[in-house]
Order: sequence, then structure tokens, then C-alpha cells
Amino acid sequence: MARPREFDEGAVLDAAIERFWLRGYEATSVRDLADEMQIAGASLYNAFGDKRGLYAKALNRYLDQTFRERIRRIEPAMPPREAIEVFFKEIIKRSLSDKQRRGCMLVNSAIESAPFDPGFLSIVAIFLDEVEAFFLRCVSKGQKDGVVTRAHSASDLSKSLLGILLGIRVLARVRPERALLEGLLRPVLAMLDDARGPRGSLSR
Amino acid sequence: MARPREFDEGAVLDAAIERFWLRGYEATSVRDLADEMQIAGASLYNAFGDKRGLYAKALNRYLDQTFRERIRRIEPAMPPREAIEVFFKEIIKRSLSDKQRRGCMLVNSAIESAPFDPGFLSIVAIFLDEVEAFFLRCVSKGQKDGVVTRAHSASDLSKSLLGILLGIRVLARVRPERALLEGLLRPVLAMLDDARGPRGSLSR
DNA sequence: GCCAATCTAGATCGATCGTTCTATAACAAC
DNA sequence: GTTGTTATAGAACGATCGATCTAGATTGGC
Repeated sequence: MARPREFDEGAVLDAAIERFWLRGYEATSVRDLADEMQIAGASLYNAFGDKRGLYAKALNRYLDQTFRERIRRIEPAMPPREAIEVFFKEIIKRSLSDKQRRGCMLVNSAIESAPFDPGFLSIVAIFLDEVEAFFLRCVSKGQKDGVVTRAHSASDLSKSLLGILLGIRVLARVRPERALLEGLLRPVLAMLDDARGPRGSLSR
Repeated sequence: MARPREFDEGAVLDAAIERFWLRGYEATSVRDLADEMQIAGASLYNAFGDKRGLYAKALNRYLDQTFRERIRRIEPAMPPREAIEVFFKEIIKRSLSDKQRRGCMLVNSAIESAPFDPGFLSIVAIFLDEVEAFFLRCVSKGQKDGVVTRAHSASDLSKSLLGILLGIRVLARVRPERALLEGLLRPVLAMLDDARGPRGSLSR
């Protein structure tokens, strides 16, 4: 029994993601956001509380729409060793086609906004756990299937993959070059293979 | 024939590094900086031009005092395979003892301030090349000595090492945990070893 | 048709931003 | 000691920050 919203929350959140992703939290003003979202400042505050609340919602939506979507789509669709490879190759492809050098909003948040905001830090830390868990499932399954090396624990390997993922996304923001990102990935994927030789790699 | 500086440029730059490293470029105000540097705002502008110029000088000094110092010290002092290992272990040690979670000012700059400032971007990009070149020298020498695998090109391996380095430094800011960073490193170091078995690793 | 509730746009708030100005202090050269 | 030059401290500048207020518009319930 009141006046309804004139905007679609998902659409304006996508616009907010765009600004925050490109410029970060501090360098994006509420006026920038309201312009990009095509709503008035008062509507922004009415709907999302404050700049902080908007950022948290935008970050969560970003994670859902990019990483979580990717994991949900890839993991059940192919064997674990391939899932890891496709996961990384999709991310490199996106990094190379990112003409604005936005990089990765997760990494940007982890570096810029999370360290001094417990709410942001929690979102980032929890999600890093999710990615590590995804890698861990893939590596463990791959080891059981005999397509991933047992020379290292699944725990260590999944941590290495997490580290490489973050490194790729840093480079995506500052040196998004095909030779760099694809060259970087080759030894890492081979690291998963048994010393007796790879089995199940898409790259052969 | 004029009034001399009352402050030591290196000392006040160290103070500026401290603030910028912890909070980043945007979230650090000139008043924060002047307080930490214990000089007046006018002296800051007189000596460094503007906030941007101060940041550039602070970042370059940081790179000199941490990374470049480490490379200069380690590279001539030990065989290449050990140099890589010691390099990473020092960085993990520093990451774990960083109670303020400052992470790495290079990575923080790459993510937060470099993408929209050509001057900062140049400093970061040039330095990433330096680190990659260090890894490339170590890997190439190690391959010639037979202590690093020839299964991948020195170019690819050094790119992987660069990626892992950046990943470690992202995690240092948000999840500085020993089990994570040390676990992450093990498969990466083993990646350098020949499939026939490691030779020259410090970890055995 | 009126009420209560929630939306909208735009003006406006005090605070803080990066930067500059004013006035004075400390040196070297002569 | 005077002069020229640069450094100092602190006030001050206009601009912009995140956030709120004012006023009016739009709905459902009665």
C-alpha cells in the first residue's frame, strides 16, 4: 500500500557493479553511482541504506553472476581435470577481452576495500573458501580417477590453484597480454599431471 | 643561499610509504600523510609537488627497499634453484609477520592506483618486468645446470612464478595463514623440478 | 476521495578533500 | 646588516564527499 519502485533492483545493481568494478570503492562517488544507475541519490539511499551496503550487495551479485555461475556450470558438465582447465581458460579469455582493464572485482575488493571493513572482508574470505573448495573437489576426484598426480596432497594443489587464479587476475588489470597469461598457465596445468605423463589434459 | 630542509627526505618518505601501503592511495588524505610524516602540508607540497608525486616517490622507494634489495642480495649468493626458493620463503615469512595485513604495496598499487594513472602504471609494469626477468635468469641458469626441469620453457616457468608471487601477495592481505601460503608453495617449487626427481631443492 | 506509506527529484547539510595563500623564519652571499 | 631565496606553520580556498531534508508524486486500503 505504497508507491512502488520505479527501477529494477537487478539492473541498477549491475550498473553499480560496473562503476565499483572499474574504479574501486573509494574512487567511486555516490553521485557517479546514481548517474550510472539512473536513479536519484535519495532512491539509492532508500533502497540500499548507504554506499557500504550498496557495495556489499553489488559484490555479492558479481560473485554470483561470474564465479559461482561458472563453477555451477562447469563442475557437473565434465571430468574434474577438464573442469579446472576450462575454468582457468574461461577466466583468461575474459581477462584478455576486458578492454577497460577492470580486472577482477573479487581481487580488487580483497586488496582495496576488504582489509578495513569486516563486512567486505567476510564476503571475500568466504568466497575464497568456496573457490578453494571447488578446486579441492576437482583435484580429489581427479586423484581418485587417476588423472591428477598424487605427488602432492589435494589440499596443497588446490591452494596452488587458488594462488594462481588470484595472480592471473592481478595481471589482468595491469598486463592483460595473451602470451603472459597463457604461458603462465601451461606449467600450472602440467603440475596437475602425474610425473609419468599427463592423462586427460585437453591441451594434447 | 636559502633556508635548509628541516626533515630527512628518506625518513618522511618511509612514513608516507607506511600510510599508502596500509590504506592505499585514495583512502589516504594529505592530512593523514602530513601527520605521519611530521611535516606541515605546505612542506609536503614544496618537497614533492602533489599527492601523486609523493605516491610515485614512495612506491619507487618501497620497490627499491624490498624487492630490488631482495633480488640483489639473493641472486648472487646462491644457486638459481635455491634463489627462487629463498625468494618465495622470505616473502611468505614477511606476509605472515605482517600484523597490519598491509599485503604488498606493489600489488596494492597494481590493483588500486595504477589502472587510471599512466605514471603509476608505468612504475608497476616496469617492475613486474624486472621480477619476471629475475625469475627468467634463475630458471634459465637452473635449466643449464640441470637442476630445473626442461619440460617447460624458461619463459613459461618464469611467468608462472610471477603469477604465483602476485597470488601469494593477494592472499597475504586477506588470508595471511601459514598453512595456506606454505601449502600453496610446495607444488609450485616441485613444478620446477625434473619429472625424474628433484635435484637441488632445499626442502629435502 | 482521503489516509497512510513509500517512492521520487533536487536542494542542502556539515565534513573533508587536495591544494594554495599569508606571513614569518632561517640560511648564504655580499 | 642587508638582501635574496627557500622552508616553515597554519589559515584558508573552492570543490566534492557521503548523507539527509524538503516537497511532491504514486500507489493500496478504506
